[in-house]
Amino acid sequence: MGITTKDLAELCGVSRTTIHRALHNTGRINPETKELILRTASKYDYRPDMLARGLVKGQTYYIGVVILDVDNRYFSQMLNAIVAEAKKNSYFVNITLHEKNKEDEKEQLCRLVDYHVDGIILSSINKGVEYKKFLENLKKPIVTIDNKIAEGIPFVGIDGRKAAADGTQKIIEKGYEKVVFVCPPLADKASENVYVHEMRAKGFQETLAKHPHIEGVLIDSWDYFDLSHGELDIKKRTAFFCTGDMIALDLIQNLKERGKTVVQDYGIMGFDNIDFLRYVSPKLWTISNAVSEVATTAVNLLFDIMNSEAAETEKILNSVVVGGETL
Amino acid sequence: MGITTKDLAELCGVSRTTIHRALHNTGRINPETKELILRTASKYDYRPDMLARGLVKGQTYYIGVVILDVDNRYFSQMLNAIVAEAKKNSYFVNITLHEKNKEDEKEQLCRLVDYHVDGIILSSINKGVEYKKFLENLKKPIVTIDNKIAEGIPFVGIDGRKAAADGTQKIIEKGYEKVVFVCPPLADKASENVYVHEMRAKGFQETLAKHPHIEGVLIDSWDYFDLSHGELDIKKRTAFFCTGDMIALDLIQNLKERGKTVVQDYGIMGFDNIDFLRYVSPKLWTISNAVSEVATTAVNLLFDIMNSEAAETEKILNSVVVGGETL
DNA sequence: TTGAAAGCGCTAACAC
DNA sequence: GTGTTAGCGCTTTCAA
Repeated sequence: MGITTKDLAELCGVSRTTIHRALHNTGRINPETKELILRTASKYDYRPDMLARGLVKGQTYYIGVVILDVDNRYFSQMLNAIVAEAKKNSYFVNITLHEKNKEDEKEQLCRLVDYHVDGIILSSINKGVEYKKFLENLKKPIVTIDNKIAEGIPFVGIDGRKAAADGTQKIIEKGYEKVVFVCPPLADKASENVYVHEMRAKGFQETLAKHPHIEGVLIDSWDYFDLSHGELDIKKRTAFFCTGDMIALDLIQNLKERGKTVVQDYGIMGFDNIDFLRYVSPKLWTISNAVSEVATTAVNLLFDIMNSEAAETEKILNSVVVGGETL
Repeated sequence: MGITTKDLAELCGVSRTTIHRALHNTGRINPETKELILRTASKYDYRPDMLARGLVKGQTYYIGVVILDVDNRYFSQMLNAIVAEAKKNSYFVNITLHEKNKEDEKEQLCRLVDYHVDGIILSSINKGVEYKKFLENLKKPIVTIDNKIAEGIPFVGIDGRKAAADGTQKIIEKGYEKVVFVCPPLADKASENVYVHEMRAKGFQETLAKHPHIEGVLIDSWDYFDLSHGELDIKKRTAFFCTGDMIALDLIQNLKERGKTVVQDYGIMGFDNIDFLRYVSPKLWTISNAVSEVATTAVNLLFDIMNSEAAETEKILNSVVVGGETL
């Protein structure tokens, strides 16, 4: 490390307190002394030790981010927006992955606290009131995204239920007679936080309930390739509604290998509107989940909480159905 | 924050030094005292303050990563591998973006030093001996990826020159009579570090020199849509070699809008082998750039340097041409 | 086997 | 307007 306030004090022949005053222009100080100190500081390229400052101030200008991983799904877009927004406020981002390990997630959170991050953005795999207590015990401002933990924990996201309802409605309007909803195993909900997909499935089912003449199927299994193929109905126009663009794209590939062509043999809609879709054809129908907005909103909500000026604890953003060529 | 060593000392009726010895099983200590201390520590859920430790030890278990951005190109894959590898070694990752701003990059690096990161991984936009000095002045272990700064600065990457040469060779073998190399403006090299693309262009040109009967064109401009279209030759079978998969995909889209179909009207090869290519058809010919390997190698080289046991300062990994359907 | 004391670099309360 | 002092929580000599 470079020069310290102590060194500066010696160089300028004053006390460290005076140095401090000059550097932070706080309190009364002789303009000339200040001038001298500032000149010397820049001459020797003084930079404050942020660790020391963090230790005494209890504030580090770090926010911690705990997510599943970085290259999957829309996390990279999310992270990019988070880092950019944090940077605007001179904040650093400490990113850690829980990789779907619930205990690991806890450990990562604790470590972030050990390092005095000022706040945390979390995409959790845990949930429930028990976990809520754990989070509260951390005594750190936290904003969750994606999965809700429990009522009362700040959350930013879209209304997946409504979005999925809209998507289902759109599919039905397009004249499909059978709609197959494809998502990860919801049965895991006992052990895992699948809130996002639960909500989407709910939206699907609710819309379906309004259309008794439409056949609805829910596939929540990792075997969705085989199951989906099995659900393809020759007599009924069938569409798949996948709770993620990646799932949709994978499904399209798989059905192609089985000789089924999208649009011709079946319709399909994804969810997320990941930016890469623009390179995929036919263009996938999907649902925007406002990833950048969620990210920046989450960061700003976090800042508000950190400054204890947060009005609401939950922000639900709009999402829209995005037209394509696969229906 | 929670309980401190001072609190533990009071609770156990010993000095803080003894607490320290128990916690780190260092030096001689009475097994019973140790036992008591450990029990009390876990009972009160003691966790060391990493800021304080970092301040005195001068080691924070943080590595800093400075890159262009997260969602672009292969940076997300890169980052994911970096974070995962760091985590294996109980290291945290502090990620910052320079967003192509050279001064910003410097500032980010300085801030990382202010926070005592133990080492840095850098994908730089700066270059040259001047900058090398700047980096050395930081007095922090640094490993660069993507763009080389200058000789002597640790670097991990592939041999882009050879890779591009191989790619060009493959295109020629496929019977194309005209090869158009598409990359970002190399003229910017005075102001920007375009090392990666320079090397690739060089490899292209070298192979071309060996085949005098093949027409070669180098497009290094952001206007590459128009220029590429203009280079399409009806008399000669033409292929584009793009120095990035994203450029290739964008070009394909653009030419499609102009009524030109890949394979039929022209051949094309990308570079990077980003994982998303598996959803794109026709399957793009490309060149693997070993992104995860580069990342893990970079992290491990950094660790070696940090432990001053680095043998070599540069690691060049293999890359291969990846077959597709676009030639 | 244990403890006292100093120090990392900074901030903040209080006195002069 | 400036300086003294104590303290953040930990580690590390040195002495007992």
